[in-house]
Amino acid sequence: MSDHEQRPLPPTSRLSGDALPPVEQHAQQYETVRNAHETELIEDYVELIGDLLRHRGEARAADIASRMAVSQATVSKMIRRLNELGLVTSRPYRSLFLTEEGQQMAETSRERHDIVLHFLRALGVRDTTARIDAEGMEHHVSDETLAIMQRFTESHQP
Amino acid sequence: MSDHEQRPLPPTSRLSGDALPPVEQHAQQYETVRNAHETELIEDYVELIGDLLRHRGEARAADIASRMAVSQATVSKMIRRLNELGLVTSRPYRSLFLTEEGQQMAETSRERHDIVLHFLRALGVRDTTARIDAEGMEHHVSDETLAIMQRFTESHQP
DNA sequence: AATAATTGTTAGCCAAGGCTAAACTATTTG
DNA sequence: CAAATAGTTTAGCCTTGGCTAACAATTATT
Repeated sequence: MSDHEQRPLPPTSRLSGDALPPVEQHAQQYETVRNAHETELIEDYVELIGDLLRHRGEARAADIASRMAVSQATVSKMIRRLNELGLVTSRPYRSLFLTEEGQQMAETSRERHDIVLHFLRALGVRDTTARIDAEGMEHHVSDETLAIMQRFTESHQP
Repeated sequence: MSDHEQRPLPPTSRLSGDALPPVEQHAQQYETVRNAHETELIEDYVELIGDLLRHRGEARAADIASRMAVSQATVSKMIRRLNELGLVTSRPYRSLFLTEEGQQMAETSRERHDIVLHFLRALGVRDTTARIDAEGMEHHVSDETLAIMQRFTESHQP
């Protein structure tokens, strides 16, 4: 069974990109992303509920469903979770409300979101794109980067 | 059953943040994020395999497991998926390789990744942080934004 | 007031992405 | 070369976050 099959290239025949980070660091990068994913959806719900309360005065499950493009059953299930987590209070056929903790989370999320959104616009990204990108990016931007984005935005305003 | 319970605030008592986008647009933002999540992991694997091949000459399941901080069983299962998707070729107890399609994906991913990483560094973010943020952000940056980031980085280099 | 429409919940299904434990294969070493 | 070690796979379990369908409650309409 000789081995003249597909074979790996020599270590760096095609140089490009950065070197591989040390294993532990690399692992931590992926771990951070995985952790972010766990809280991401929760935060999106809470943030949206906060926004609806702020702008509309109430937050109904149906609104959430249509704004998230998700079935009402999914929203209903999610609300149960948010309830268990102590983030919202809900009574059937009534608007949702945020608990103290929920409000806190909503506010933090909104701040992050706004910073990223304004930063992207300041960078020159079109509004629609900026909104989409911000929605995806907001959960993956560290406080350090966030601070830098904020400073950048401030110093690039008319 | 009168209703002097917790009640919504009037529409905009506490002004802040941006207005709510129209429903369809809002829905699209969330949908985009959900779609990104589906491909994200796949791309991460493919990208990592590509990096390992490039830098090490081979990509073994064990390396992936330790670099992703995930069990080997998880990697094994994932490899089966990548196989079914026609992205990698694998033979038991041998290094993985990327198919044409896999190579393409790896390259695209790496490019995106690099652009984001270099952009963050150009912005002034510390290397370790930049790496973590880039890992999370890369899948959520549109082509439009990516192009802007690239231009920015270029014009901010010594 | 009766009916229709909207809104919300529940049950039950599915796929993805983790995990551990056990079995098997390959490689290294005594 | 036999035994130990390292690498890989499989089986089976769990949680999340989607879905549809059926039903229940509320609100709106005629």
